[in-house]
Amino acid sequence: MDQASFEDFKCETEDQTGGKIKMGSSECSAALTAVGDALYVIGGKWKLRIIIALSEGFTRFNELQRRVEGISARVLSNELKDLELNGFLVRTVQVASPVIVEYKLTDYSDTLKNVLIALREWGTMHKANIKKRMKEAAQAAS
Amino acid sequence: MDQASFEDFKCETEDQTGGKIKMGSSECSAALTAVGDALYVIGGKWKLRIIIALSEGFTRFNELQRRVEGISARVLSNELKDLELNGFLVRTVQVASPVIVEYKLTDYSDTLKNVLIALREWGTMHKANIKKRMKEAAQAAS
DNA sequence: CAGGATCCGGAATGATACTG
DNA sequence: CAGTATCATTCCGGATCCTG
Repeated sequence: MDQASFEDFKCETEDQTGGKIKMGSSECSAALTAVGDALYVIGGKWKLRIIIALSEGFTRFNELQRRVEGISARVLSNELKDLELNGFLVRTVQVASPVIVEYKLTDYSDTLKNVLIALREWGTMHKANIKKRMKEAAQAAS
Repeated sequence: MDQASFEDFKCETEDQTGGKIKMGSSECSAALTAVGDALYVIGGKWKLRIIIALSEGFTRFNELQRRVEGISARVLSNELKDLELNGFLVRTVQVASPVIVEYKLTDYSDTLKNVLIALREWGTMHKANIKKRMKEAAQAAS
């Protein structure tokens, strides 16, 4: 796959004559606003991690809290509400004793698949890269 | 493309006999930690937006600040330092009058291409979806 | 178990003014 | 132009306690 450059990500659009269209201050920022929109909803420290945990089959509150390392109960609670509002998950309460609350991803959250895959791959690559850099730095210091 | 589910994103690994491997508390979270690593570096409100602005050819400080709507000079300054530390960009100073400082993406930032594309697509899709939802809500209210 | 309510400290951010 | 310094503010998030 060509990872060569951002060429196809740039915002210059070509008109019919092949010339570049000038871009004013607020034009041509399709990518910028689209990514901004995405970040607004799924950005932040926890959202995606919670979704991943849910996709791994963890549905209960405390399960999720154990799974998403470092998150507090209150924050998890807030994030879950947010995710529900945005249609990523559904909260169901089973009246029993003790009460059972389950969070389940909706079909809509499946649309995030490509984002998750891309992030996972990049994260893996980046970590390996960091390790290599640190090794080289250690070499140079010796 | 199959957007069907997260199936291939789940963490159960099959062993040679085809059985599921149990996952302890800290095992099997490859996806979770990888995405966590990614978010740690490129997460936050601004990082990716700055990178996009840079990829669109805006290289000067004030250009970038105008481009990335809502960011303050101090925050932009800090983010740029961070991005430089992480190898996403290089800062060059041309001694002239006035001084010209340019920020340019490195080759390493090209590795983010797939992430950016996925996010842009999802953001576009999501926004359209929101509009549709709001329309329907307006309908129902009438 | 699944959270809500409250208190509180520190970190992030905005605004403004200033520098080379 | 390209930032830095300082102050005020806000707000995020942890800790703790409480409820159904």
